[in-house]
Amino acid sequence: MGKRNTMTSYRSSLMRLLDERGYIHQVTDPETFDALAAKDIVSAYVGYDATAPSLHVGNLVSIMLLRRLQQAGHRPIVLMGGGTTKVGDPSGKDDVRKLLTSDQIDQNIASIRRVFAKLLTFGDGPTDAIMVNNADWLDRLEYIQFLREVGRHFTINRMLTFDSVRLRLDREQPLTFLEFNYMILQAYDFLELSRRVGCRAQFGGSDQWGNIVNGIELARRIEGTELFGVTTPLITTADGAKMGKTALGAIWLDDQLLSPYDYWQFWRNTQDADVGRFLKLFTDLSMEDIGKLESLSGADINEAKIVLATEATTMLHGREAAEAAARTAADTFGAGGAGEDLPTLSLGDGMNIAHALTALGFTPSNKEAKRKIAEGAVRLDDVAVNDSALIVTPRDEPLKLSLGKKRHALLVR
RNA sequence: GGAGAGGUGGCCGAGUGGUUAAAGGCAGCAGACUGUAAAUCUGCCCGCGCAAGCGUACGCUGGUUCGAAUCCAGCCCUCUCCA
Repeated sequence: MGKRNTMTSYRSSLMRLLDERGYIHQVTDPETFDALAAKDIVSAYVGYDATAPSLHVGNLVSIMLLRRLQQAGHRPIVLMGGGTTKVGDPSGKDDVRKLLTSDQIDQNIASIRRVFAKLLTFGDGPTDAIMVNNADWLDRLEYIQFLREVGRHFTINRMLTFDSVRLRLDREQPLTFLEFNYMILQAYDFLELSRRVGCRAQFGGSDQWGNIVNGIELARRIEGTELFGVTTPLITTADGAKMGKTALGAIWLDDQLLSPYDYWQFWRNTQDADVGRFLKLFTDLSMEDIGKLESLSGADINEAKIVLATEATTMLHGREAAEAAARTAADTFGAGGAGEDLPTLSLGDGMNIAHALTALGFTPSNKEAKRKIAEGAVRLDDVAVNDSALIVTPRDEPLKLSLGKKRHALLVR
């Protein structure tokens, strides 16, 4: 069925672009899709859950995929899962998801919208991105009618073979009937999008392959239309960890949840082995420029990481914020000083140092802050602190409080 | 509905009456080494408190006991087989 990315040369600029930059894991029918993309403007979509208050770097590959689609002259469709979120995708989850209220879902969608506005061009033109919400059709479904139209095309036998279901069952974890329906609804989304807005392809992570294929088959059976699917590889760091797990928690794409400076730092701390791959996936730099950066070795590769961080941050938060973050980093790490972009904490008349660390979010609890002080990991203006009872009083000049080598903040009155 | 098995800290997983805030592993944080990298070695790893100390914690609720994650009862949930 699905073919691995074995095709050596694509004709369409879209597929060439995706291929050379490392976005392609599997394609349902590469030859035909390639031919279609070479001939017509293709509309393709990615679906997003509204479970979290914002998108995070784990979503970024597929967002970039939509961006590339638009760069290659096609039309991206962002599908917000306002309806499916009420059901919950069992893929990759061991536990039944907690159910969100409609209000929470709507709020999440609103904040996710802001992120997309920065990375895609929306509008009414032929290659302008559009955003749709599957609650528009799912909320109104008639159960019996839906079962008769759509349900008859799914056999339980087959549904049980999909990873999202099988993994759960194999691990002896419960799977509710509610979640079991998720794949049907997602398949139906694809059908609806092809009907409503002429969508021809669905993109997604490799874990979405089964869901995507279901949609393709459903559309073929009901409408006789040929739809396509492209999945991206699961992006892990060189040592196999999922992207985006750091001391800061999730790497949010919304600057209200994660500052541009912290976002810049995230990319700056990329492992050597990941730099080239990430430059291709997450920046708009040309392949030539990336090639040059990739050829750096030893400590020089830090230059490439700075470019990666600045480019990735620019795309999301603007050139100005990215360069401010870069300057702050240079001041703080290079010159041993303190940059203006560091998080600041107001001390009032004075504050216990452990409480300050916790207030900044550097430590999860005062207890942990004290441990870190005892370990000698905490410094005030680069002088190690050894008294966890220390009351820090503000001075006219901001004090620099550091935890470890990487986390710094300014303490002010 | 019946019969078995099981629910332990972010995850996995020991632990069957006391020295158990609970072995071990993973993840994480910090230190050393470096390049704000990786690998390696070392330390830390429930919370509040300056501290003494206190509070929470082994599905839930009660009980037995000087003392319970460990024993008893009821309940909830999950899995497997049967109907």
